Amino acid sequence: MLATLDASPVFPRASATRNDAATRSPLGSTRAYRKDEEIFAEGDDAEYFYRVLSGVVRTYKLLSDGRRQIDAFHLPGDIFGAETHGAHRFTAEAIGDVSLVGYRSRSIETATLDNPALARDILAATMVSLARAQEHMLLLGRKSASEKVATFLLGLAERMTSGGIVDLPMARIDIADHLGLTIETVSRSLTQLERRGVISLPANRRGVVLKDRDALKRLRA
Amino acid sequence: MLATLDASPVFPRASATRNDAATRSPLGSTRAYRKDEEIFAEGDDAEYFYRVLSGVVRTYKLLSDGRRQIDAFHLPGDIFGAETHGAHRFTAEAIGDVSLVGYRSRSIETATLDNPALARDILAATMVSLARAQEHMLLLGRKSASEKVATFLLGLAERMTSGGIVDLPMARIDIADHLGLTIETVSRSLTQLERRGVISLPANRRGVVLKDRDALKRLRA
DNA sequence: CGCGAAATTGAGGATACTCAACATCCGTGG
DNA sequence: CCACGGATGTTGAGTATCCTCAATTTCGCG
Repeated sequence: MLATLDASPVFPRASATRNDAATRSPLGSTRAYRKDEEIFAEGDDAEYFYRVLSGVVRTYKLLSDGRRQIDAFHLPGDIFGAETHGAHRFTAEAIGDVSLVGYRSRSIETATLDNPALARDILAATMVSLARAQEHMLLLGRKSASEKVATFLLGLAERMTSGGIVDLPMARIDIADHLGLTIETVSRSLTQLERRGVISLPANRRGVVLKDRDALKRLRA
Repeated sequence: MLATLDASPVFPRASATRNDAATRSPLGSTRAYRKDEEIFAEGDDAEYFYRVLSGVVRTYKLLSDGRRQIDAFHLPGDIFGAETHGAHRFTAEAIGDVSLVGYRSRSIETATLDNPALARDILAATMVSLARAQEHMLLLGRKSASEKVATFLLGLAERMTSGGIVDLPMARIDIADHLGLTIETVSRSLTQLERRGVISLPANRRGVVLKDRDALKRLRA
């Protein structure tokens, strides 16, 4: 899906832009963020939207008592934070070190008039987000803990495509808040999958080896 | 939000179109659907997207064993079923009798070039859907049963705006499959809210009287 | 090597589910 | 107009899943 954006002449400098310092181009500026640094907060004026160059971003909403729901993890190539009206509707933070290109939100409105290709790309990116959100609602509303974890691992594997080994850049608490579980349940589900021989957890705990992808797919429901 | 679409010159005949028979205009054709009639199924080629004139539509996904997640109810004025690529990602059905305007999906792609106003409206509608989906993920992942029901009632009241009385056009099973609960839990939560004096359930069971909206807002979390 | 953070494991408990019985509603037909 | 019957909704009892609280282990980093 996002290959469209990668290949698009709309973001000419995006992929080519240097990563180590803020650089500018007519359309976007690159900036680096440190681990756990806030990119924008829910309610902030939506001056920019972003494209991930490297690293992973989490976007989430909070309830007043602190309960958190991470609606998505954004991997390199993903677009997030685009709004047509006013304010951001969730908070965005860097997981580990991250490099982003920021584009002015204003350009969304003007783009429909004078930059149809950009408009089309933003619409496509928004529809990808919506499709993922719908799939995730099915997970949150109707899947068991182990089904949630299996789905999560497979989804991440598809998007990261690094062979049979999946890197988990985020902490257990992030996974839990994404899947509507607690860290303990995530941990138990992973252990259970390992005992069934479906995955293997390196001592590292930052990665997962998918030993039996077909079994995982069956467990995904 | 959708006032934009209502007021838009892009859909000139939409509001004016007769409701009782299929009529055509250059941009959309109106059609009526009976209770529980399927509008399109998940996987169907996305030839049309729709705007609700009257009635309520449910869109949902199924797991292989029949578990269902209703991602949204679509009320008059709402747009649903817009896809940039190929197939519909969920099934849509009429709840009770419904009247819809269908627009060719093809127009989405061409619109970015020759109908910027339409492109803008579709993007806005998609972003409204995404915003609702994100809010709903917070509900599904992190709210208790009674918080879910309170949130649902308030949300419906906001969108239907019929004073203190909210019509529930959908059955308990639909509410349950939307909130990630069972019908029994929905029923118990409603009874509980009634016992607390926050709402009142007419013998009808097709409506709810919001007696203490502030209390409901507090229960929403 | 030792400390703090993160993850795992365990025991017990709460929330929501399952299964079941009962009540109510509503359309149908006598 | 009322009685019947299926569908829908409510209520209850018991249970399973996941959560909470707590202890322990492991990891990452000085």
